[in-house]
Amino acid sequence: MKTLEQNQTLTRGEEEVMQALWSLNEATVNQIIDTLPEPKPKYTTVATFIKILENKGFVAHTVEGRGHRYYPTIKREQYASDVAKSMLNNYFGGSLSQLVSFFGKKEDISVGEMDEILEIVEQIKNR
Amino acid sequence: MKTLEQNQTLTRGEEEVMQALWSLNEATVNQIIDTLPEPKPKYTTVATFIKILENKGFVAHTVEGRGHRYYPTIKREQYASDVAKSMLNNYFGGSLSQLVSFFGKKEDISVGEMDEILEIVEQIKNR
DNA sequence: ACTTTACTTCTAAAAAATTAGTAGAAATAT
DNA sequence: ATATTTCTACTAATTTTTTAGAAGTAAAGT
Repeated sequence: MKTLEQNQTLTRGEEEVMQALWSLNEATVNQIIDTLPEPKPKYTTVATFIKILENKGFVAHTVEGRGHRYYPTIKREQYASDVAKSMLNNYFGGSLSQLVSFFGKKEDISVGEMDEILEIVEQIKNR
Repeated sequence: MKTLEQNQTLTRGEEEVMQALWSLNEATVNQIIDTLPEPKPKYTTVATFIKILENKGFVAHTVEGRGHRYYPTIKREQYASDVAKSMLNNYFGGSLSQLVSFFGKKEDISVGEMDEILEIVEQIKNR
């Protein structure tokens, strides 16, 4: 029996407000709107997305004075992991090294960044 | 003045048939359907997606006997680059090293893979 | 106390994406 | 030569996603 299933994938719109909420940690609808780029969506539009996200189990809220304060119930990293994996699978044969190689070849990666990667990988290796 | 604009983003369905076409290099509609997982879409459904992709400038065709042979006009790598970048921006502060670090921490990365990354980065560094 | 304001919820319209039927054309078979 | 098959193009229905108005409610202001 399934409890608390929550393996949903977000639509573009849903993801956009989710991103805002992840950035803010917690926020009211208006605070979310403030962070969204022009053209700003209407209040009720964002409220609808929040509602959908609550139904999908990505968001919850506390009651705060006259309104609600919303917060993510799933960590950005958790969702990021899924997104990154599917991207890797679809475009880089599921291989992280292939992605690194790809960006390396395109010179889309700075020397500083490469040094960081070296350091990180070394660190992980002798752990 | 804009010529040949082609900076579109694909919907889920469009991307799925595009992936098939990238894998096949070139194909008829039926060959695409063959590679798609169950439940197979109807012939006309795939044909519609192909048409949309042609309009968006992602696909073209040659006439081959009774039918058409379709092929991508944009390289998978080219699109992959956009997808990967936006993913990096949205979830990893635009930083490849952050992504590597993330997967490293989760032990979602094998020692072999890490060695590969090391090698690749070294190679790129003294180039 | 009552009016105004600020918010959520409910409802639904509009737009976008997906799915597929039908018609027509061209190749193939009889 | 005609019938059958096989394919594309056109059209449209359905479903999903996005957008937002309207109603209802509780707090805040007067």
